[in-house]
Amino acid sequence: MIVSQKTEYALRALYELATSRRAGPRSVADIAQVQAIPPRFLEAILGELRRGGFVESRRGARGGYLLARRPREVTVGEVVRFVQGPRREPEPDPGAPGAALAGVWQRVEGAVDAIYDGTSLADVVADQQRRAERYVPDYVI
Amino acid sequence: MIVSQKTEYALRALYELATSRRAGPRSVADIAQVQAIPPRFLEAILGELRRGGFVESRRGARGGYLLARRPREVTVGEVVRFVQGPRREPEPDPGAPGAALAGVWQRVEGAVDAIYDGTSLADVVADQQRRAERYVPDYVI
DNA sequence: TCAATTCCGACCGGATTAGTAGGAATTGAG
DNA sequence: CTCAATTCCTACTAATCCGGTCGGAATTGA
Repeated sequence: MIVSQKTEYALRALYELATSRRAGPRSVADIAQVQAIPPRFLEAILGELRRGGFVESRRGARGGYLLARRPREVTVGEVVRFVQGPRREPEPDPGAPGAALAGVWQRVEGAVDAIYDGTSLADVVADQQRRAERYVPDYVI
Repeated sequence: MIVSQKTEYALRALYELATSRRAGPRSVADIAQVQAIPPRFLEAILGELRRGGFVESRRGARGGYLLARRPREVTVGEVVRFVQGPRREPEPDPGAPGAALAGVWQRVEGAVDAIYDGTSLADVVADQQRRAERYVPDYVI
C-alpha cells in the first residue's frame, strides 16, 4: 500500500464530503456505508481530521461532518502528512554509512510530494467524474 | 522510512560491494562494520541477495561476497522489489469505493518507479563520489 | 424527553519488521 | 592435515505498528 489504510480512509471520507458539499452534515454511519469503511474506525479518523482542521462537526441528532475548507484548497499531501505524520529520517551527513543513498530517497520524496501537493480534493472529484462518465457513457448521455 | 530497514541495508551492502569491485570477496563482518549493519542480520540479507542473483559467495576462509552483476546493470528498483516483494493492491473497478483515488496512487507509483528503475548501483556510487569530493575538496585535491 | 449523533480515551490482536541463536558445511592458509 | 575463518541453514524471539474495537459520556434537534 502506498499510504496506510487509515490515510486511504481519511481521503475517501474527505472525498465523500467534497462531493456533497453544502448539503448539510453527513453522519459517520452514512459515510462509512457509502465508502465501505468500518464505522467506528471512521469515527476515530474523522475525530482526528476535525482536530486537524480539515472537517467541522455538528453534534447531536442530525449532526455529522462537513468539509471545513474548500476542496480546491485541500491537497492530498496535507492529508497524508497529517494522518501518517511526517516521514522523518534525518539525513545522514556525507561520509556516514547510508549517505550514498540519501540522494535517491530525496528524489523519490520530491517526486511523490510533487504529485501529492499538486492534487487537491477538487482534482480527485473531477477525476472521478471523468472516470465514471467514461465507464457508463450511455447511462449519462 | 521510504523503504524498509532491511532494504536499506541490502542496498548499502550492494553499494559497498560495488565500490570494491574486483578486489576479492568482502566478508559479512567487514561490510557490517563499514556500513553499520547488525552482522547476523546482514548475513541473512546477503543470503537472500545471493538467492536472488545479485551477489555471489565464496565459502570458507578468505571467503565473502561479490557483486554478481555489473553495477551499471543493477537498479535500485530491482533490489527494492526483490527485498520487499511486489507492492500489490488490485485496482478497484470504477464505481467501487476508493476508485476516485486510484489515479493518484497510480501516478505516484509511476513516478517512484521511474526513479528507482532509472537509478543503478553505478549511479549511486558516482553520486556518492561527487558528494564526498564536494564535502572535503581540499583533502582530495 | 429521547433518539441520533459526536466525542473521548483506552484497549487489543494480528501482522510485519528487525534482529538473534546455534550449529553444520566449506575452504584457504600454514 | 589441521585449524581458523567464513558462508549457510533453520528456527526462533522481540518489538513495533496497524487496523480496528469498546463503553460510555456529552450534545442536540425534533
